Amino acid sequence: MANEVRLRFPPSPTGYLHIGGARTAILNWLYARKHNGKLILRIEDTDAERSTEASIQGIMDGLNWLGIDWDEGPYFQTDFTGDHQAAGQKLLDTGKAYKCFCTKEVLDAKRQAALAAKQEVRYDGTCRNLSPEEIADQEAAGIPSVLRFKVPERDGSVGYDDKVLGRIEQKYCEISDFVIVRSNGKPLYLLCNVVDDIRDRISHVVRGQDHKDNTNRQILLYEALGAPVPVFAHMPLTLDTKKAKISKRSHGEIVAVHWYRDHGFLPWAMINFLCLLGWSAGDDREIFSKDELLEAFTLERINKSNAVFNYKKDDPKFITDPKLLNINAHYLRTMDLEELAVLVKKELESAGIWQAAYGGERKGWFLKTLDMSRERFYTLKDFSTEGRAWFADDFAMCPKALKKNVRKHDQLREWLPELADRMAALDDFSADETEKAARDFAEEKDIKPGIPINASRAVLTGQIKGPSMFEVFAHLGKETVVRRLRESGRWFEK
RNA sequence: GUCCCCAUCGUCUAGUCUGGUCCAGGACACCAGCCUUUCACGCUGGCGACAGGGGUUCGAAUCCCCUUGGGGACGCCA
Repeated sequence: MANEVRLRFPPSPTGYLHIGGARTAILNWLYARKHNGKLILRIEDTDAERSTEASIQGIMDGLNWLGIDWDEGPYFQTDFTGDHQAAGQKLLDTGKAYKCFCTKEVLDAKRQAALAAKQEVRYDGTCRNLSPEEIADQEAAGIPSVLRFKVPERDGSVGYDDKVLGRIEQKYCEISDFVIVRSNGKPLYLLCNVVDDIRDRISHVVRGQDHKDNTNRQILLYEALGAPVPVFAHMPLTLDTKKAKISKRSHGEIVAVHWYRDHGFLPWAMINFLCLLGWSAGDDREIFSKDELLEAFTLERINKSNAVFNYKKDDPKFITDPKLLNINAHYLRTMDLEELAVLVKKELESAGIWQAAYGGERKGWFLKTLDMSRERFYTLKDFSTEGRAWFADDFAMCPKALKKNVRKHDQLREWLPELADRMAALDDFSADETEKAARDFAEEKDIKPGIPINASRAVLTGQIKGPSMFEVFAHLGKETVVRRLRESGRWFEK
C-alpha cells in the first residue's frame, strides 16, 4: 500500500518519558489511529553514552500506562547500523558526501571562538574540496575522518510545507556541511533518522519544533538518497512558566509521566490535558472521549506557538498545572464507578488499607463510599489520604479541624462520649435519625447544632470538610461512629 | 553572530487564511453572591488580553512594514 499512513515515535532512551515526549507520542498516535494507520515505536539508542535499559523500560511503561499502543516495534536503531553505514557509503560513493579530517578539538575551538566573537558559526569547508591525493595523504598518515554531507551549491532554497507552520524555507547557502558519520564509523542522528524513516516507510513525521531546522537538512538527505519526502508537522514546544523548555534535568519528577501515575492521575485525563496544550478543536469543547478526540483531531489545528505548562513550584494547593488537576477531577467524578473501584482498590492496596470484603460482601458499601467522597477529590491518592477514615482507624486529623472544631470547646470532651451513647441507642441508624439525635442533643445542651456536628466530622473523619454529616453517620455505621466518638478523648491530649 | 519560527486575559485557547456579526468568546485559576449549620459540587456575577509603532482601508485582533519580546537551530547529542 503506497499511501499507507505510517507514523513513528522515536524516543532516545536517555531518561524517563516526560510530558513533552508523551505529548509527541499522543499526537502521533491520534493521527495514526484516526487514519487507520500504523504507529511504530523506534528506540533511537545510537547515543551509547547516554542510553540505558532502564529508560527503555520506563518509556514503554509510560506509554502503556497512558494507553498508547503501537503496531510495530520497538525497533532499536542500533540494530540497523548496517543500513546507516551503507547509506553513508552510498553518499560518499556518489560524491554527495566527503571525508573530513578536521579534528573535533579544532572544530570545537573554532566554534567557541565564533560564538565568543559573535560571528557566524558554521563549518568552514576546509575538507570539502580535498583532492584525491590529499585524502590519500591524510589517510596514509592515519588521521581519522568523519563523513560530511556536501550541501549542494545551488541557488534558491530547500523547503517543505509544514502542516502546522506552513511553508518553511532555508537557503542552500545558509546550510553548512554537516557530519553524518562519526570518525569511529558510527552514523549520526540526522542520517540514521532519515534512513530509518525511509525503511519504515514513514508517511508523516510529527515532532517538536526544535527539529524544524533539522528538517531542511534531512530533506537534502532524502533527495540525495532518492527517497520520497514524508509530510512534516512540527508541534509547539512545552515550556515552563519562565519560558524555558521543559526538561528532565531542570524540572525533575514533576514532568515525568510516571510521577502522574504514582500520584493518582488517570491516564485519559493526562491525554486529554496534554492534547489541549497546543491544540484545540476549534469550538468550546475541552473534555473529549477517545472517540470524540479521534473525530476532532487534525494536524492543521495544532497551534504554532509554544505552550506553557503552568506548574508553580512551592504551591501546596496545586501540585501541578491547575487545569490538569481540574480535568483529572472531572474524570474522577464522572467515570464509571466500577472502573473507579478497580483503581481505588490499587490505591488502597498500596496504602495497606484494602480489605477483601470491599470486593465481596461490602462491595455495595465500597462503591457508595467512592461515590460520596469523589465529589471533592482530585486524584486517586485522595482516597487513601483525605478519605482514609472510611477505610481505616489510623487516619490523621487535619490540624485546622482539630483547632477549629474540636479543641475550641473544652466541653466537647464530655459531650462527644455522651453523643456516642445517644447514637448507640438508635435502632434505625439512618441519616434522618442520626440528624435528629444530633440536633436534639445540641438543643438539650443549649449549643449550636454545628458544634457537635462539626466536632463529629473531625473526630469521625479527620476532616474539616466532607459530605453531609448525617449521611456520613449512616454510611460509616453505628459501630464505628459510636466507637470513634467514645474514644475521642485522645484528640484533646496535647 | 547567522538563519528559522512565534506573539490574544495569570495559564490553555476561539477568532487571523476568506478584514465588518469581536468596545474580542470559552476553559482553568482568582474574587463576590446564592445554595449548604462544613467543605466541595452547582448556579449567578466580577476581574482580566489583541506586545508597541506606523501603514493599507469607509472599517484591522485579522492584511503590509518596522520595533520589541519569546522560542528554536547552527554538535563526531538526539
